[in-house]
Amino acid sequence: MGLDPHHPLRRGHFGACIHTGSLKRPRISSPEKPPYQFILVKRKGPVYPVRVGNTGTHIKQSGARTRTMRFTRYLVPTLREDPSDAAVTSHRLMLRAGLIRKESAGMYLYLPLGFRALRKIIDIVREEMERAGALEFLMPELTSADLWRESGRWEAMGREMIRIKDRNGQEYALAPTHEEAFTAAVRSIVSSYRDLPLNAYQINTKFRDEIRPRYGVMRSKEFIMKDAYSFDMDEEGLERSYQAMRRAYRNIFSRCGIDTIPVEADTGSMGGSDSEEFMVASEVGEEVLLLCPDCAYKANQERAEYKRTEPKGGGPAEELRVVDTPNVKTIDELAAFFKCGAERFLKSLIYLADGKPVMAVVPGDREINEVKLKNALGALEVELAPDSVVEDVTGAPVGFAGPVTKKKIRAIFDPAISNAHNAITGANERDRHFAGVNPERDFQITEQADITSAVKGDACPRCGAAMNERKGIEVGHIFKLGYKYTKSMNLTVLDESGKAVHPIMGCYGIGVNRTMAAVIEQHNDEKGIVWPMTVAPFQAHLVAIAKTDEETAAVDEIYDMLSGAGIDVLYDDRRASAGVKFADADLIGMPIRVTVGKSYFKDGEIEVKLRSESEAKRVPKDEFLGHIRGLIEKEWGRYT
RNA sequence: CGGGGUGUAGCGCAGUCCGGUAGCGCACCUGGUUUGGGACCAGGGUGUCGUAGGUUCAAAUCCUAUCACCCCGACCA
Repeated sequence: MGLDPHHPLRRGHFGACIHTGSLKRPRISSPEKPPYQFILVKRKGPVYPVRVGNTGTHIKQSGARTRTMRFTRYLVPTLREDPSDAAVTSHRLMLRAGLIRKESAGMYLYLPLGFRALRKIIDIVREEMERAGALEFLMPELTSADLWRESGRWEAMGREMIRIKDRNGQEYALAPTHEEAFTAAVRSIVSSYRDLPLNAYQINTKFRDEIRPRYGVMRSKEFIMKDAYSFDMDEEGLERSYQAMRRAYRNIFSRCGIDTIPVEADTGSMGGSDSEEFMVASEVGEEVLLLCPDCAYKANQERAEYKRTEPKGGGPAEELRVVDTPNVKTIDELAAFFKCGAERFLKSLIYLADGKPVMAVVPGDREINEVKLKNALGALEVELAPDSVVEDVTGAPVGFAGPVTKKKIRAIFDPAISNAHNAITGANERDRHFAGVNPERDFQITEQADITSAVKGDACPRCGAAMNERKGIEVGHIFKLGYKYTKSMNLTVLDESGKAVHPIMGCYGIGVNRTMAAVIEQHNDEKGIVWPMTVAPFQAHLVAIAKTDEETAAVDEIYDMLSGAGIDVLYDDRRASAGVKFADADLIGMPIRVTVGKSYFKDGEIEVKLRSESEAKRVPKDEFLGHIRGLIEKEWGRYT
């Protein structure tokens, strides 16, 4: 059906194009229609949470149209200026585009537009989890202290866990994670090996009393997390569950349109063996990653290994001698005093490992990696010892500690120390250092472990190439938990022989809000957000540039046509100038922009533009729907 | 918790040094003219100047205390 340019504005002009009954619906835009229509509808039934569309399809089969997707009925409080407290791109754009507002530090509310995007991400997560065979639960947020006491974490979690009491003095935690809750639930439900393997997950709020919330929803006190827990009979089963999650995570992030870098990670206080974090490379990332350019090695700095290349120094071994070093304490001061490089010094720091003093000895140009140190010592907590303890165990003020000592203190050495030659170190005496220090002769390497951080340029532990450093945002983390919870909380099932055995667990998390922020970090330009089709709040944004009631009615019909065809469309029907509308459309960033203005009223051509491209295309009305559908398919296909 | 900074209208800010009873831009409301990249005219202030004390004839401004928020650091399943 071709457009008759002489009568483009006649009502019913699109009749042949419009799906079921779209013309019979009342127009809420008519001045005599009160705006409360949609409010009544909303109050009738559950409106939260709402599934968008049919699972697995991205163009709805029938037009479940509502009249609330008009700007004049919707709520898109865009900000023309940058909020002063937003330091990073995603935070700034989320506020400006009217997706979120701050409730207080570390707590954000989602406005309708922002919640739609969040829901799109949640839907993708849910689909991929279900596809991987996981079962969705919903756990309480308020968890009793007894649950945490069983695993020993009521004490171990520290102040990060928010604790409250009810009127009877019963203690609870606002759950920061749900290992205990799921273990207890499975314990009471499952009793046979026939019920395993089981992967139980939920998409729910988590509470953590972050020391410093920052970067908007990137690090907040309250956030939505998808957390999953797998229970298997043995390690082979766990490996299968783990690999299934590994695949699911890759699918989830690629469908959300973000490039992630999977890296080897520390398993943290959870214990366990294999662990992989999904990182989004970003300047505002809070994690440091070491990436090998030549092989596949990628690791979080907390864990990254590196080859020690420092050669054993040349020349004959010098005599051990004492040097007066008045007030020379720091490595920089020492390097200046001795006129040599920082690597010549044996940096010796006193830590408290679960309260007991330990001397950690590393090359002077290296940073101690406290995560590695903690793991090497088998400690739950390590912290730098206070000055008083340092003086106590070394017999000297801070700055003069060294491994050459008769004092009895546990000492742990980085492997590079065994290559030290004629080194310089504190003499455990005020204002004195030893020079000509050599291992084995002057001190014994009693314990050796990798306790320093790899940095840019260090040799890859696999292939030896110089590694690169990047900052990353952690959006997902999977790891093998082992038996920690099933044993401490005594979860057992009967095996084939009727014997009670502890299942082995895995744990898999995705920060949903953080993923949304990461999407925006990767998809924006100077004008605003550029949503990937898969997570965009709406698929299309219809901009009306109409002057008369007739023209307005004609644009309304385009809206009817789109929404009637099952396309998620946000309709800017405001009486505002074109510039304002275009600027807002760019800011909130729906993937397809449809402009109906003079080119339509004059030539019957609808203007279609991708947010990610600068050129618009004029499409005749009879090709319009097909064109839009094609664009949606094409854009959707980019992220699957 | 340490260091730095900021709290004045929905947002961005000036006014604080030197006390005199609150202002600018945008947004918002009313009427009109406009309408293809953040229009214009006319009218409208929507504010316990973060909070509580104190000094003073008089406090956004000076003093004291306190709270909140932001940045850097320490910390972080």
